Amino acid sequence: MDQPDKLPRRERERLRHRQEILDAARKILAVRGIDGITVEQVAREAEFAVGSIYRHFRSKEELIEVLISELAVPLFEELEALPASGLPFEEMLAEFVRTVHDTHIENLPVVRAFLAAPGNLPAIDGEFGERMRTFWQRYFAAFDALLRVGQEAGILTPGDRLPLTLALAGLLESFNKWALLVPNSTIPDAPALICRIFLDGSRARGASR
Amino acid sequence: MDQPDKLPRRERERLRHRQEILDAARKILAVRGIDGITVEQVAREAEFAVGSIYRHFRSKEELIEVLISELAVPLFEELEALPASGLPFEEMLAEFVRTVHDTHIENLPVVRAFLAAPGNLPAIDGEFGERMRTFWQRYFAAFDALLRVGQEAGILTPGDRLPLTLALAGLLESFNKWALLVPNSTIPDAPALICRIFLDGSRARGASR
Amino acid sequence: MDQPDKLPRRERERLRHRQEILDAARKILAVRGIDGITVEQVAREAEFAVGSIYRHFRSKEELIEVLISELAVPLFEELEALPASGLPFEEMLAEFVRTVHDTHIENLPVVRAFLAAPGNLPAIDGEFGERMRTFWQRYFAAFDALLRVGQEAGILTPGDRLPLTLALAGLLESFNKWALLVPNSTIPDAPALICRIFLDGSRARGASR
Amino acid sequence: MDQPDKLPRRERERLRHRQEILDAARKILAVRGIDGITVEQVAREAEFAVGSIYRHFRSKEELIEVLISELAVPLFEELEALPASGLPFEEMLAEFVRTVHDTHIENLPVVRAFLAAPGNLPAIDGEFGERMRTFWQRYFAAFDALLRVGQEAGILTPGDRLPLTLALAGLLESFNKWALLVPNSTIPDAPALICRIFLDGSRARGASR
DNA sequence: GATGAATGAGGTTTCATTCAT
DNA sequence: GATGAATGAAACCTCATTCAT
Repeated sequence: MDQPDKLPRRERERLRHRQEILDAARKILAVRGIDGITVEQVAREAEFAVGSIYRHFRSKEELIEVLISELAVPLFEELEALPASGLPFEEMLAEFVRTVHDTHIENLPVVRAFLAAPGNLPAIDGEFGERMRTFWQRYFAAFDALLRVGQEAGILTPGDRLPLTLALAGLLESFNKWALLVPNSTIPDAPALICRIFLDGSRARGASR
Repeated sequence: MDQPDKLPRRERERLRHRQEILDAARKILAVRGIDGITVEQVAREAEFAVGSIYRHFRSKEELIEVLISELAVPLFEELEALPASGLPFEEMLAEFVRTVHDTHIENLPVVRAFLAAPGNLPAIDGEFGERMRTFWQRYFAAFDALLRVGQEAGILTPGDRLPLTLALAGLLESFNKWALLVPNSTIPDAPALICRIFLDGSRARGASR
Repeated sequence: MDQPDKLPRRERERLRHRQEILDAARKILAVRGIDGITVEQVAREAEFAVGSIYRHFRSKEELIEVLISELAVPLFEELEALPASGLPFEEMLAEFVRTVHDTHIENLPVVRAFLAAPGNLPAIDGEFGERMRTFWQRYFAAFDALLRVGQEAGILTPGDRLPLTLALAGLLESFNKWALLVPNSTIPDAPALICRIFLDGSRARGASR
Repeated sequence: MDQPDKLPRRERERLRHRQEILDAARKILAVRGIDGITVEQVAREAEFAVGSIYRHFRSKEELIEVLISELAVPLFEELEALPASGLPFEEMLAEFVRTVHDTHIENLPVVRAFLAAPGNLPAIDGEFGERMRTFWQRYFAAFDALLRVGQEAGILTPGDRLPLTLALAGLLESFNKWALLVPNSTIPDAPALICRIFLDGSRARGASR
């Protein structure tokens, strides 16, 4: 009874409000896209005053960063744990792809905000840009670590892992992003499909098929 | 004098100015990113007055649309001509991939503006969004037509072509976009690599390797 | 225990807190300048909550007024006592100048807040402006009373004392304010210098030098 | 007829509007003080739209800087020319004091904005603060150059000129600023009075009186 | 008394678009 | 056609003050 949430009432309320603001931002992001996120919109949606947003986030940029971070960090942690799991590589890959894919599906707008940026790099500078770059590198590094396992198991083409990384990332992104354009066209068991295409396309010569 | 430019002097001047504006916009896009394009910047770069931009383009949106269109339409035409070329599928694919890849490499900023949008779809409405959607569908359709040839030749997995389309498009996009993040990491002969990964990953069972 | 602090504990605490807030405000004023004083800054520095500031001061304006008042009132009282001290005028002047000068040196930020305002007079209205005007007049009056002694002693030019007041006040202010701009340029024994310049400049004709 | 203002109509209008904005700002400054200058106020007073202000001045800071600069630069030039004028020092001083005094009287609000700042120095940084510091140093330097002439003529105390500079600057500022507080008390021939006080107070020992 | 989250008016700045010349 | 000054809506952010706990 007295244990459940050690935090004092004030603190709990504060956190709840913070989450409400983030939820509102997510909603706007889904409905109006990244450029539709204005502090005023978020405030209206969250039913707070504009100034209140700034008691929780130092700037609009920080809010968006937190939005992405809340999604990305748990994902990264899950992905980074896989290589050490001892699973056979094929299962490891399947798990990896499934995890990324599910995250995409469930959070497409936020994921888009995360993935869309690298191409717009020149426009991003300052602390925010720096932090985003860190995210992308970590995302990348998770792919790299996975694929290294595949190489060491003799399943994937040895040598430079960058092409493999790009291939897998591209497949994952594409299956989500473009599918938006062709509604009603769900692709059955996309993760398995992605794994198969990737594996067959990247298998080391001589590796058993 | 002779036949090629039948247009009266006035008209030719007008077209030249229009191209100068578009060139200026491309330059800004490359240097400052999509958000760096302001009508005033474009005007300054093109050495025209702000108002003059509006003599050539009804709105900033239209200008950007034309920018994309000037890149995409010739590309589309080239891609759409391929299936009827009678080439063996593997060569046709190679040509397709090379064409898209080169366009990407040479016009990355504009290509980004074209490709980044679908995920932000909800944000785009009105005439502009409609026209962009048409572009994406045509882009898509070119892939589809190509891959149908591969299926008919018994080289690609039969059945739904959407997964194949997504795979190829994803590989192409990824090899360009993400490579930006890892400078100094040129991938030698990326088009050939993409073709190989795609083919091996999407080959019909029993098809000769 | 004994007599000095008759006040009950409650009241003493309250006063101590009030002083802590004022100290914090002084510190901010010194470090961040007058525009750097925000209620939140003061609260943070004083380690109180924002709302608590308002338990002690009706408004930010009142806080600043008290800040000035705490400095000015003891100064005024000291200055006002001088004319009745019976000292020879030259010593009286020296004491006056030294007192003002030391106050300036030790509390420059607050003094600036006090002295900067008259020129911005039009901007100041309401109760606060009224009280500030009272301060300036009292400051002025102290000069006037001092100089009257000098006139009555036949040392200073007789007649309108306003020019003398302005001269002395101007010398005092200038030696402090502008010295800020030329660091490393301490003026040795500034009070004596000010007295000498003022006296020589304002001496009654025929008065002994 | 065709000669009077070589500038094309457009340009003339532009300059006129710029001046109207500056006039409006001056008016606000006089009525509401330096903190009363908001871009919106200026725009309303000048009968322009807010955005229009920014076509003439990059920022509010620049506007204020121009306000000061328009006043100070001609003043500085006049003051800087005096030492080389060959006038006897007493006349040179009289001219100097009269010039500064008149400028003060005619532009008190702007002058206040210029003079009030040094004491608030900590708050001022960036390009704007830098430029202001340059102004103050130039103001200072003009005093210094004048007083050097007086020293070389054997009229002023030899040695460090800083105290002399401060004394003269202080007298000038004080006679203007504080006089505001005592309305209806015009000081007859203030410039002559300032000169006399300053000269008598700073005369070299043994110099003829 | 103390707390500190919430408020919202008000400030600066940007930029697509219009329109008189 | 070309010009470019003017527009004003809309964006981000700050901060003195209030009030429920």
